[in-house]
Formats: sequence, C-alpha cells, structure tokens
Amino acid sequence: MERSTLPRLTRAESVQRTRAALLSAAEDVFADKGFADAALDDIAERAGFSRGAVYANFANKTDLFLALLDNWLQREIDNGTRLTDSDNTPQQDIDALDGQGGNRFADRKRFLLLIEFRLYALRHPEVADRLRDYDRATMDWFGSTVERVAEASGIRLPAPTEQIALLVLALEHGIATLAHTDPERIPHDSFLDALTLLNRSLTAMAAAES
Amino acid sequence: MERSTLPRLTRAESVQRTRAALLSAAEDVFADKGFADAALDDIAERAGFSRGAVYANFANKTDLFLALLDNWLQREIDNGTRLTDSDNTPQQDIDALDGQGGNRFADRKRFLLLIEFRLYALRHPEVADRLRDYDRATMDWFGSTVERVAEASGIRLPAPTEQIALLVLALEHGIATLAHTDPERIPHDSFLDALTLLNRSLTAMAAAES
DNA sequence: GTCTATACGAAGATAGAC
DNA sequence: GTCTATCTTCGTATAGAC
Repeated sequence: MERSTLPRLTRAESVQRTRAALLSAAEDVFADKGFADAALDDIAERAGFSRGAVYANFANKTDLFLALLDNWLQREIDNGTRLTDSDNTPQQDIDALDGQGGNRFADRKRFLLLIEFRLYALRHPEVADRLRDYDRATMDWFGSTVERVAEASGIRLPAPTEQIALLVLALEHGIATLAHTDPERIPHDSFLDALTLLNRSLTAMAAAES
Repeated sequence: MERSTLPRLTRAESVQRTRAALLSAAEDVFADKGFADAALDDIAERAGFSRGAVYANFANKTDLFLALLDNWLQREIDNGTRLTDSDNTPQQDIDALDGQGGNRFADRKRFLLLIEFRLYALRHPEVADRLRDYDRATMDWFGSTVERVAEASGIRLPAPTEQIALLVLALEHGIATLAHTDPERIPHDSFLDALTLLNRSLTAMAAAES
C-alpha cells in the first residue's frame, strides 16, 4: 500500500525544525527579558507552539537556556574562525579583529545575551567552563591575527602574543560595556580607535627596543 | 515627669539603622542570588527583621534595588575621588589606578553587583543614566591621574587624555570579566601588567613623535 | 515602624487526550 | 510530539494587630 502523501519533511526534520524554532525564539526572549523574567509561554508562542512543545524538546527552562548557550557559542566561534583562515592584508586584519567594521558587541541583542550568559556563569561553574573555552578560542584567533599583522609590518612584538590578545579582547568587551551605558559619549568605534592607538604605540615601542 | 529610661537610640537613628541594615543585607543577597531570584524574605531575615520592615522602608523590591544602587555608587565614587586628592609618585599613581594593588573588581561580590546593575541598566534607561555618571566620574579620575603621571615623566601624551582614560577603564572592566570567567589562565593582576605595557608603549610613542 | 497572616498573581512543571 | 488543562510553588504586596 502506497502512502497517499509524501511529507515534505521527515519526522526527524520536523523535530529539528521545532527545536530550531524554539531556540531562535528563546534567543529573542532571553535577550529581551533576561533569564529569570523570560516566560516559557512567550518563547513557545513566539515560535508558534505551545508550552508543551518546549517540554517535549527540553527538560526544563534551564536546559533550554543551556542549549541556547551551546548553540550561540558554537555560532560565535564558527564565525570567528571562519575569518581567520583568510590571508588578509594588515589593515583588513585590523578591521576583521573587531568584526565587520564595528565592535562585535555593538549589537544590542548580541551583547545582552553575552552578559546574560556571563552573569549566569559567575554563579554556575559549568557555564563558566564553556565561556572560558569560548574566550580562549577568541584569544587564539586574536593572537594569530596580531602575529600576522606584526609579521607583515616586520616588527617584533614587544610583549607576548597572549598578553596582547588578552588586551584586545578585554578592550573589546570593556568598550562595548561602556558604550552601551553611555552611547552619547562613547561610540562603539572607540574600539577601532583604541586598536589603532595600540598598534601605533606597540610599533613605536618595538622600534625603540631594537 | 522624668523618663524612666534614656533610649540609646533616638527614633530617627533607629530608623536609619534599620534602613542601613536592610541595605547591607540586600547587597549581600542581590550579589548572591541576583535581582530576580533574591527573596525579600531572605533580605529581611539576614538583617534581623521581617518582611514588613522592608515595606516600611521601601516601596517595593525595585525601590530597594535602586536605593542600593545609589548607595553603592556613592560609596564607589567617594572611594575613587578620595584617592585622587593625594599627590602621589608616578608609580603610586599607577598602583592607585587599579585600586589597592589589584583590579578593583577582582572582588567577586563587588563585580557581581556591578554586572547586576549593568544588566539592569541595559533594560532601564534611568539606571543607565546613573551608571553613566559613575563611569564618567571614574574616567575623570583616571584621566587626571594619567595626566599627572605623564607630567611627572615629562612626556606629552600621544593621544587625548579622554581616550586613554577610556582605554584604562575598559581594560579594567574587560580584564575583570575575563579573569572571573577563567581565573586559572587570567590572573586579576593582568590589569597591572596591561597598564605597565600601556605606559611603556605610550611613552615610546611619545618619544618617537617628539 | 514592625510584625504576622493572608490574598493574589505569575509561571514552571505535570498529566492525559489526540 | 504537541496541545490543553491543572497542579503547585513561590514571592510580592496588603491588611490589620501591636
């Protein structure tokens, strides 16, 4: 006996689709309301489902939050490493360092989620572990880029690569934080300015040492 | 007719005392649990009172949170400006910049509260305003210190004071964030190291320009 | 002003139908 | 796997005694 209709989606695909929709909705709602104030009802509704669908796909609210964290971090890391493989000019490298022309965390939603995750991590070590890996990956990415820039400029870095990478990442994070609090005084491209200043001064220091 | 007992505390003092105790307890509990998960019951109990005392002194949970914010920020600013008045040596200035030998936000509770406030500020503009004032005061403090260091060293700053102050504050914040996430790899005194590197490289840059 | 008791709403979680 | 209905917990806020 033949099946009367050929479903466009297999069962597995349908499940994945629901899960993906829920994760996407969760991303919006968690960013908007924060973990504690985000209602599973809102999330489900935004995804076009009912609360039951949430519990069919995730054990509970925390499980959904952690699944989103994994999903989000993986995308962020992929995004970063994808850019590393190219062989850029130094200026392109500097531009790429801060992600498509502005601080990566100039985007409000992106920044809100990151802070939400970081705050959660401060109280939950297992989440801190994942963010730690993310930060290390980012610093590796920054570090290799810094080295490429230095090599292209023919200078010898006046400090360990790791220290400079840490400095750059801390700057990106700190400036995003301050810019979101005081956008009138602190534009997000202060990060680019800071990188430029840093590049110039480190170059001057390297020259002075040789 | 004479009063039989002389109360150690006047009524007004007693009120202030209760209020202070509640604020202190709130500081602990908000830092520990976060705004949403902090129960007024816990706060009152920790202060040695019942929930009624909270509502006698504050309109509601948010009001208590905002009162704590004001209280906390004022203490932080007082703390900072108090250090500015001294006439330090350059090295003392550098040390003072990051607060008593380590990053000011190496302290877990202090950092948790700050992040809690910042996250709240991202969703509530009136709180962002207060943090903005705090950040500006801090940058002014950093800026005047940077100028004093430069003057003592006899160098001309190779960038606007404001930019350098922003850079220092962003570094302090960013490094505290990363250190709390990955304490094994990133010690809190990375901030001191970063300041030292920054000082050296900016000095080299200033020398190269003159 | 502070306490106890209570009302009330919100939201996470579960059970059972489809 | 998804939905609706229900249970339950929790915490804010209020009312009234002291």
